[in-house]
Amino acid sequence: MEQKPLIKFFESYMASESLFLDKKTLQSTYTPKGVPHRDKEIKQLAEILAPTLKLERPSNIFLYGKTGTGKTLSAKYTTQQIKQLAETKNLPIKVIYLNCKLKKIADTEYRLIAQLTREFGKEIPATGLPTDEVYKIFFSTIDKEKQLILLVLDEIDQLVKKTGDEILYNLTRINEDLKNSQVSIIGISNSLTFVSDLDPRVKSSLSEEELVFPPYNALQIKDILKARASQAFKNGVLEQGLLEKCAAYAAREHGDARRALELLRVAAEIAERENEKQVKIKHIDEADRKIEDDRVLEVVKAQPKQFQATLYAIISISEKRKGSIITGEAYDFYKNISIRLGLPPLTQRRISDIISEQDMLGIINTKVISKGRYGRTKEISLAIPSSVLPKIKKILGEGLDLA
DNA sequence: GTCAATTCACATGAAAGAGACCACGGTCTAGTG
DNA sequence: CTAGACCGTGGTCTCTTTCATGTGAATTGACGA
Repeated sequence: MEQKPLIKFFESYMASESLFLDKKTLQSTYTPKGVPHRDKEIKQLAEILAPTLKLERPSNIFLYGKTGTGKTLSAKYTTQQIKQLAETKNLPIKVIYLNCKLKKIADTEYRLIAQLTREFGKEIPATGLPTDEVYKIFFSTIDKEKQLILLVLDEIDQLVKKTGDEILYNLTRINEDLKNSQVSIIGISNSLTFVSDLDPRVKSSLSEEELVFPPYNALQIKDILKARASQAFKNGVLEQGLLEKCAAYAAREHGDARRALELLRVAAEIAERENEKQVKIKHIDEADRKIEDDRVLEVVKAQPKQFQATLYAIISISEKRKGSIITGEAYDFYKNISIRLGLPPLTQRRISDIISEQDMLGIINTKVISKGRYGRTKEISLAIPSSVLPKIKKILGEGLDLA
């Protein structure tokens, strides 16, 4: 590429005015000052947690609701307030927020406890110690001084799914062994059915109180968008009816406010790149597509080789002919590929799991069907829009070097 | 024609192994005074 | 004498393999009308 045009491009980029005033407010990491349309939930939460300020242990709480319904935000908001108040009054209250889904941080029993201990300023090796040893360290660390600990465990269902409910049992029981401190757990879960699968003992002690977060409706999402947009954008940058459209898109997907915000942000970015003075409705459509594409692309890129090879096999077959693919067929194809690549082929058992995992990631769709006399298998079809297929194939080709 | 038994091609579960990490304690080695 | 290098042991974690059991309906075959 010539260099001069590039400089010109940068110059014109700098000269062009940004549509954003403050982009941060649209990003998912941003914590707004209030949580609109969640007054009722926050009030309940506050009532339950209030005893904390008298240094009495509040009940354990369980928050449910789908993604983007403000669970995390409400919990963070409420606990922050408590923390602030505690600080000004010099109360020994500690709030710990942990997202159990974060890989390598809190997705196993060992790591969760280790991370908790770290929150109290004690270093714990990433691995190497027996789990009960870590428990002991954790115990002695928090019990050293008198304090009340509010433990917020986000996406707790992921944790339990991976490691079983033993941790929760231990954590809920922990108060019996502590002399000075007290721990109270706030569990947050996306899955509504989560609690019913728990061990009854855990269930009763963990969900002393429950709070359900219903999805936002389109009107509420619009409100939320409006509030954030006023901070994020300059005046008059948004086309009339844009927020409504954005809200409608998100409401269609079970009222996910996070998605609505992302949609708005990406749409604005697209508009900016196209040198538009305004974010238009067509940009929303484009953003919707882009988000989905990017998500798939990211997911695919992050997969280990064996996953990529499996996906490659499935894509190749689906290109060759119409109709759905069955496990055996995909496996045969996969085996060829992996041999060609010098990868040790995995067992069918494993590939079966890999296919299921990719189903969960939304890259492919599978359905277990029984073809009577001809057995029982998974029917596989691609969930990727055909527009991204070439890109994906390219990434897979690179990832597997050679194709 | 009807109905239960059969049978296929996997799904799904459980358990256990391999290999990468890691901490800890003991032993050995080389540098220092 | 001591700090650091270098084991061996025992632990976790992830990815797999092995072994076992489960399963839904097309097909089969016996049976009765």
